[in-house]
Amino acid sequence: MIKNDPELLKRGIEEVLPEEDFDKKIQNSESKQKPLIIKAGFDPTAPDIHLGHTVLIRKMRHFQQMGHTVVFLIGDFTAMIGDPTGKSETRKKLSREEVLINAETYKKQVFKILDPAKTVIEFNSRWCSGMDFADVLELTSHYNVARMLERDDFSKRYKSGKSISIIEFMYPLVQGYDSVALKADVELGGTDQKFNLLVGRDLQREYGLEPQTIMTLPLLVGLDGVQKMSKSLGNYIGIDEKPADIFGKVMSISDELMFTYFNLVTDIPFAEIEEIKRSLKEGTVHPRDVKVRLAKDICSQFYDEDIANEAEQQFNTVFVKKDVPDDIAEFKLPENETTNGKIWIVKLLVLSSLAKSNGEARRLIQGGGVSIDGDKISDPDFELTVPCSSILKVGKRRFIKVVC
RNA sequence: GGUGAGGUUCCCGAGUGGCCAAAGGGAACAGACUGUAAAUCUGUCGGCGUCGCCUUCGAAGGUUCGAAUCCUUCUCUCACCA
Repeated sequence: MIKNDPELLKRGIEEVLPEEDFDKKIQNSESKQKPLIIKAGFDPTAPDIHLGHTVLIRKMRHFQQMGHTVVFLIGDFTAMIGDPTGKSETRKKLSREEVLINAETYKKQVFKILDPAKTVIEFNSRWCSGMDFADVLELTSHYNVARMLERDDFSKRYKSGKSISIIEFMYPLVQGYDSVALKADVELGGTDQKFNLLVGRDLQREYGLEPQTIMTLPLLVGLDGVQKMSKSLGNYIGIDEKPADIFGKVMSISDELMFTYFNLVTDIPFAEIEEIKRSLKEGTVHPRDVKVRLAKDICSQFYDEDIANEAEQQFNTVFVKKDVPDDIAEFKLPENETTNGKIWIVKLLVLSSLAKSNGEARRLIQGGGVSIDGDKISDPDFELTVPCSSILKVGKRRFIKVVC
């Protein structure tokens, strides 16, 4: 059963090309009740999915909800070739085993968002590894260098005389050929993928298929509010993180960024978001409460509503009431580390891994960031009597319960 | 293959013989202010039970009372030429 919701489909996207084409396709699919094939490719090197990736994955789910077929394509063949220029760390050559392990990890995470029953998982090695040299030459004959150089990245490098490896020309072709093999109707990708997606369109036409429509999605800005969300920058929210962490991280984003998140990573209707914005301007709602709503929404996407509510409560306990959370990591104090029932505070911090070194522990103490059972400790030479079942706190959110 | 420039503490980047655990910025961490906001301000930011000592400036040797700084070899990166 296909029932489209054009508003939801076009929500939060960067571009649809060509737009009329897309409109026609979704109308046709609905009137003929024939699902569209929606393709999105993933690199199997980075199986840690974060909120930034979900912008795309959520779009896939939108299509799913409306009855279309979603193909989650894992670029295993591409990953097995690697990147000979060796510039990009993320394109290391992967073995068959690594690819399979990563693929499993992907599935586990991605099905927090996608409906497994409606998702086709594909590997591009299925058609790529069977191609012989003649097939490859055939493929290359369908594209030309001038068009390849239209890609911004290539043209810049070409003009400035920097190297472009031939295999770099092959990547768009392989990706495009995937669309041919899958007979994709729509391909989704990040804005940085625009060129590659368009190559798919051209190749499909060359191979006598109806060319796909492409849909690009914006890159989500990370927690720092400046750079795109990425694991290497550490400004991300992983979808496998604990509910309390997801909640807390969402709460830490700036108010300006909040609406970008509402738009890109929730399905809260536009009208409602506009309403919220208005109330904020009028001052009838507190920005904090709006952010709580966002945090709960995101949290329940990866868990459920009850857990999201729990996360909120815990958040309130720790940060609003400045109390201690319920589930708190315990640290077993080894007996041989104490002398006459006493232990040096610095040593305790290091042993419980709240500090990496004595020096760091001292600094934290001197900076006023350490407390035990609510009492601030300011003397780095302090010896305390063995603090059984005491709560040791560093900063605002690092707690540990000492047990003996 | 040739020529030139360079590899500095998490990152960028100053430092060309002692005043260097190494300027400045960013990130990070603590504190203040708050809504755990953001912004801002303050402090810290190699190790050591720390007013002193130890280990760091691509790697290994060497010169020197003393080396991130000078020399030799190696290694890697980048740019230009071919």
